[in-house]
Amino acid sequence: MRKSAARTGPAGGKVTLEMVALRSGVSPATVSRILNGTAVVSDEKRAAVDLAIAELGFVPNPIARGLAGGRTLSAGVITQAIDSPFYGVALRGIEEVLDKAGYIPLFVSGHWNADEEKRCIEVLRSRRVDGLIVLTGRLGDAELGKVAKTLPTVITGRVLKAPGLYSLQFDDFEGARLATEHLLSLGHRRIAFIAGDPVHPDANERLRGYRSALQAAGVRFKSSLVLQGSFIEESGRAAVQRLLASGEAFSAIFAANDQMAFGAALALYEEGLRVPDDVSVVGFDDLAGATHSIPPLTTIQQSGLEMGRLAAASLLELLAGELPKAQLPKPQLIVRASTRPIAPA
Amino acid sequence: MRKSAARTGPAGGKVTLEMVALRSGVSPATVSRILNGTAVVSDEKRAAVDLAIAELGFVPNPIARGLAGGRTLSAGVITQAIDSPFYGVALRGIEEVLDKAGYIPLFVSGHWNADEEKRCIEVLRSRRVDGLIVLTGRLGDAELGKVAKTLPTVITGRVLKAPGLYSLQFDDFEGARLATEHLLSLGHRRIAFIAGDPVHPDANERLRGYRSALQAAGVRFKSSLVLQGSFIEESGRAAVQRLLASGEAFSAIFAANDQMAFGAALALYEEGLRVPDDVSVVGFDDLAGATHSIPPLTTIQQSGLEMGRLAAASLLELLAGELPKAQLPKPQLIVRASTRPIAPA
DNA sequence: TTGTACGCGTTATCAT
DNA sequence: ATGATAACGCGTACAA
Repeated sequence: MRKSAARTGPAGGKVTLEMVALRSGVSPATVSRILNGTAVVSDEKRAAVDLAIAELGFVPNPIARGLAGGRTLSAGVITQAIDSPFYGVALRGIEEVLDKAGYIPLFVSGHWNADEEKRCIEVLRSRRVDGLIVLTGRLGDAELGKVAKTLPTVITGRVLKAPGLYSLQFDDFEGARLATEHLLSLGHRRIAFIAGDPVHPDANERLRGYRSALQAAGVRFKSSLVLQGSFIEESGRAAVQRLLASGEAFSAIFAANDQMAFGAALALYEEGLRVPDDVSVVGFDDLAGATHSIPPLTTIQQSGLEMGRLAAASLLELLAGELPKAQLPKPQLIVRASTRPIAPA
Repeated sequence: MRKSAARTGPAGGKVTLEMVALRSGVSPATVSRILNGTAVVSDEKRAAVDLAIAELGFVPNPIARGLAGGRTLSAGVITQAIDSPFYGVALRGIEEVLDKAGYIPLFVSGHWNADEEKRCIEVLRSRRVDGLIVLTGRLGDAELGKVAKTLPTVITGRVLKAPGLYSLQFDDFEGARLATEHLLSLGHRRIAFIAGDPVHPDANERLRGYRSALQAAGVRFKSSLVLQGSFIEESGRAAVQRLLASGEAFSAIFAANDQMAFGAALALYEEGLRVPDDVSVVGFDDLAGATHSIPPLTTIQQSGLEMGRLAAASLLELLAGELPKAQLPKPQLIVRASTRPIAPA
């Protein structure tokens, strides 16, 4: 009769640590020690326990672990929209790395709203996450520093040094410089820039990079070639419509992200202008869609996947008491079919 | 000294139910009852407890709740890739509805692999989720039925009746019929079809819809016009390249999803063919990118957002012991710029 | 090296 | 209606 306890596999409900202890003839404490490597255990006992675990199909209960040990093996991840084409890839990287380490990510969306982000943090805190990853986010630096005091945190999209906090940032300036330089090298001189929402630090950095490249090439900056966008397709489309209406001459467009570049290309298409024959277009991000857009988009690659992976790995290091030192890879120019040498005037 | 316990706000660490009980002069049990509405409590005590909760900034600990009560107020969500353009939107819908109900979703990715899905389920089970949402998925019906026996489950992408299980499905057949009919109504007769991976039930339904519409219009089905794809951009591109190489005449393409339609449009572009002037193209899904593709894609809308919302709402009903009755909205034809009447031969 | 006993913050089962 | 008290499953001082 007792043998029925051997009913194995995850299908049979709740196998507890205590049951493993009983079956292997040791104390629950020892089983716990083996599970966590908390102390040295004799080889025989270890073998017996391992066997029992296998036979019973025991799986530790993270909930109980969380209550007892304070660790939940879960990490909170604050993204802005779970279906964002850029951050979505980052989530995949996070999931991949965290999962390998036995951690589970808790994804919550802040919707580009500081108050919502605060709420997210409270929710995550109440779920007793071991650490936190914030993708960009609107929360102030000070606020974030406070959070990190009690919750190991990795933040992307800004530089910020504080105890318990590690930040990861792309070189937006360099990326924008690269993109602009590419257009300049193709002979373009009248290069329009579609800027992102200035509340994002990234947006300003990219504008800086654009200006810097122009200056280095001796091309005068014209503010009439800078259009305000908001990082979404429609804003890129509207920007180009305004540009066209203004009568300002231009032979190329650099959009501060791919989504706006798509919108810009559409606006050109709608006006009968061809990319790259009439106008060259460069984006920023290298979204999945950039490969198969028409034409395939020349852009600056900043790997969201790698960002996610590194953020997760850094958090894991933070949790292990180590000091992360990962750096995001340098931005790279990906030349596709949306740019070409300027046509002779 | 004791007064320092009144340090309020979420910032001050762990305020426990017991502390609330102490401060309001009742037993922990009563506090719990008030919190959960488990029993009737006198108005005075209730008031006292409410006050204490507010003063202390008490927030119940879901971990402890999970251990004690068996409910974790969390729901597992198995998606295939967290960054999928279609399912991503569904995740947003799920998050939105679940969050409002105080539930938190645990997103895990099965990567279109039955074994991984099984592992996902085990992970989620060990996390003691209260319910499960499976977006499509590769797991067998029988397997899923077994899971649902012990874990309330909502599944999308197939019809399946079982205790504890609710399924939500799009009318793929009707959607495909609509798309094909649209092309037929524009005068197209040689309509190529780029099929999806046949392991997906959706793929076959869409093929059926295509055939059905042809038949209804008296157009003979030609297997040489059916190309095998795999639901990703590149497969659509390759399909069109094969079609072009085959020399088979066609004036329109219906792709079983938007991603393949994008790839198809790219292949046409690369061969110097214009959409819709030379070839009309219709997709399926109405992804976010369809609005700003070049040209904007005519497609069948199946709202991922609504799917997510309804799946979450249905799960909540299941958890409440009710019988869900939600139905997915009918697929709708969205006419954009990638289709036009056939040019006179 | 190993076991005992307690605590983590709630809910549930008894009594009263 | 309310209050003790025992779980829930595990980690961890502390003792041995």
